[in-house]
Amino acid sequence: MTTQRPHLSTADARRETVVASAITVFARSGYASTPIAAVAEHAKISPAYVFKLFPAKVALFVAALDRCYQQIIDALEDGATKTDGQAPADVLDAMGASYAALIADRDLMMLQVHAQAATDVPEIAEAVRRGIARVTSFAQSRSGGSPAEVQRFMAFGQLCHLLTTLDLFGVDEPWAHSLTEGIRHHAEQGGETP
Amino acid sequence: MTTQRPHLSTADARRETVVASAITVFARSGYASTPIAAVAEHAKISPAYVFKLFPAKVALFVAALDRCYQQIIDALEDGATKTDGQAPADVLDAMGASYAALIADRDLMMLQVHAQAATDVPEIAEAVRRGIARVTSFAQSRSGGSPAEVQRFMAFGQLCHLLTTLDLFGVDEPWAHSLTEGIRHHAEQGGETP
DNA sequence: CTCGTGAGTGATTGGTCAATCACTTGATGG
DNA sequence: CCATCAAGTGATTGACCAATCACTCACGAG
Repeated sequence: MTTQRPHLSTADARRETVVASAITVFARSGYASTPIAAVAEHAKISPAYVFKLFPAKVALFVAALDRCYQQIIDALEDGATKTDGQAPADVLDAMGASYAALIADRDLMMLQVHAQAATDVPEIAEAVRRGIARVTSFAQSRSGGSPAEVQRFMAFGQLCHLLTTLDLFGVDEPWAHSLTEGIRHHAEQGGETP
Repeated sequence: MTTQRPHLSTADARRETVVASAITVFARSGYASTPIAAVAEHAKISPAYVFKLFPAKVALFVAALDRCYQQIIDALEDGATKTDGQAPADVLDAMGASYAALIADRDLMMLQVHAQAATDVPEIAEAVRRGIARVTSFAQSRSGGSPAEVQRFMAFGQLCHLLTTLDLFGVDEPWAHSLTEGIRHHAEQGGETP
């Protein structure tokens, strides 16, 4: 094993890798229809050990979701630093570009979609609210934009989720063009081929 | 064959009521975690009979989804007739008002959210694409709006879904106000209390 | 009456999955 | 050399669920 690492105990390090696996696997099939065994297999540990690292399935899902929103905020900050001092609309535009780049692999985005559909589980609803609150507050204070500008920013983010979920960027029909016109989109780089 | 009764054979009539139940019940807990037995119970028939009326669970879900999008288009048409001859932006605004009224009970909206999260089932993905295509095409041709106007219309529809899912209309915090500002919202009338 | 048919159900099957528990292994230190 | 503790697993339990099938019941036609 790769012991002798001081800061994280091996169990904490394992938790980190399991959360990373959870993001990938939950993003594919959602909360209810993803068995813990699928996450365990992806992380190359036994299902039983997942339950030693997390008290229940929902706790693992929430941990994955929290990290997801953290990565989003990091990406927004990234876009903002590139446009320091510019008008709010320009800062928000740069944030949008960073976000578009971030969700190129679809995992962070699909996890959000699945989380929003699983809000009948109280812990998940709470985590999504927390995440949206953080993202909205950050976008507003960091860009200095008006509420209406921030609202528009979030609305088009949601539209972007729909377009990606349905894979509409390649559809060559009038209605699809209306929806995708001007929306930034990074072509998905090929995923794992197991 | 059938007695020339009213319009529908009893089995077809049953199918209609089961689809209505399916909208309500699938809207609450989604595709994967809603057992057919829950729909059957709501429709007051046995689970076995549901499978005589529909070949598989996914077929019932798709039937519910199709009816959902049909009801949406009917509502949009309703808004449009009230603003005939006016500018596209006004027609779209009226459509938005009709839509806000339609989803007051949350079922039609939550069903869409759950469907968008269940797009890993090909039949469901196809049904959602079909529905979004119809709604977008209808909004564009009936209002005569530009692609950009229609895109904005759909984007704010998606934002509305997020707000309703998270129940943000009553949240008294700055970030929540930014998101809900100016979004029409009909207070949910009390549901069933069994 | 009785035959045929469509409506509707009970019971079962085969499978999946969250969660638990008893167990093994390996490293560390006295 | 042994005691201890963390890492990690196999096996099992108990519940749930999609789908199937054999069955009953009511009713109209001949």
